[in-house]
Amino acid sequence: MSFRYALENYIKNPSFEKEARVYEDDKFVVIKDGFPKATIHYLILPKDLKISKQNPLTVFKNKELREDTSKIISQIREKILKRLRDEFNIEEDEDFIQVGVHSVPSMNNLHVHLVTRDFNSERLKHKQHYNSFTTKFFVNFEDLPLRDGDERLDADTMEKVKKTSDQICVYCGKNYKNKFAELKKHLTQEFNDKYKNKKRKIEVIEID
Amino acid sequence: MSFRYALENYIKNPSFEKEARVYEDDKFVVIKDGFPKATIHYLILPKDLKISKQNPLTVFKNKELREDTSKIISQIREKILKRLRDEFNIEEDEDFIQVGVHSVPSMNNLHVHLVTRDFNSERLKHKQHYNSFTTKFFVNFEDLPLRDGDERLDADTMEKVKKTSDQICVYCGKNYKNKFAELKKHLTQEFNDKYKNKKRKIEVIEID
DNA sequence: GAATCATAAC
DNA sequence: GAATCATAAC
Repeated sequence: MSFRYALENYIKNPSFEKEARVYEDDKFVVIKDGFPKATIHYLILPKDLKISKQNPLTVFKNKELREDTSKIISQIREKILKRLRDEFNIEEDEDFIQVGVHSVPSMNNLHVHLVTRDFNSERLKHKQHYNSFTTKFFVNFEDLPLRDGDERLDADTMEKVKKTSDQICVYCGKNYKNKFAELKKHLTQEFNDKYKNKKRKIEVIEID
Repeated sequence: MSFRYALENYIKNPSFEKEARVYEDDKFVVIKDGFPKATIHYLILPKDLKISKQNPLTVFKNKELREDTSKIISQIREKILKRLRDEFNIEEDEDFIQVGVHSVPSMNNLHVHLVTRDFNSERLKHKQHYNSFTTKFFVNFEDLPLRDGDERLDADTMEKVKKTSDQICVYCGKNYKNKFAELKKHLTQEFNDKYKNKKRKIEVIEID
């Protein structure tokens, strides 16, 4: 089996990677992305294999699926906001969570990304990672299903967008062109300025 | 001027990058490496340009230089141990600080590395970084000057060592072969187990 | 030295 | 998707 079906394990095998699962019901499983590209990065996987193998850009023509997924998204958004507050001391609203699909997914099982818009993660390692979430390569859930003729249905065009688009800082809009290393440093700075530098830390040495 | 002479600025221009300088006298300047490969990573630069352009493997035949450098090393070691304690809450002894030169330096101005043996740094990004400090590519200061016929004088051999040696964990000796990503994850784990997980942290939100 | 890009093999 | 390796251009 190709790496392209790695997500199928979560659907087929209820005991596979239980620690990665953050929500589950009869129709969906929600997991932590194994290589999170931001502070919080989840994937919603519909369990129905007939649905799972379809194209994410058109499968949401299925109204029941679309509505069920919408409900899951709402629930998971709340979960994320809570975890941001409790675990990361980050107070944000729903808009901070970006929801949608990659126009050209590498993984073949249908998965909807929920990702916080900080892009502060050591797993974010190159331009294509960044651009896959910050250009039109990323298709917002509200835009689904795409209509016939939508340019985002053209995989070659979208791949090119991901590969060749300039890198724009999501915090301040500055254009980092092809300078990923500089962008990366800047993202860390922006994140720390916004969240971390507001805190004062006290370290206490534990007595063994 | 090639990037190979980037360090020369520190020698020629007393006001260049003052923040990077951690020690300075008439004969030497010690700077923080711009891309530190461990918690603390300094470079000792002799200021004399006639010395600076010579081969690090043989230049320490000059007894005065060798003794002067030895004294600087002792002083800087103490500085590093203090900074480890005060700034990083790390209690270690002199052996924790590795001192020497690269057998094939990329930078042409003579520089002696002082690096802590944790190799916990986001700037450590690939096998050649790691191997340049953990194989015989790294020549300990006590071995200098090398004697005629020492294999480490052969640049091609040493480049090959750096490129092709297996990656061995400096903490536990485990062989990570060519798996840099795994080694990297493991180094973080080892570092945290050894230093960070001993501490209990309390975060206090600052009142604006 | 860093950094971008392309390319296998999984 | 990740990860290793090689290769320009600075």
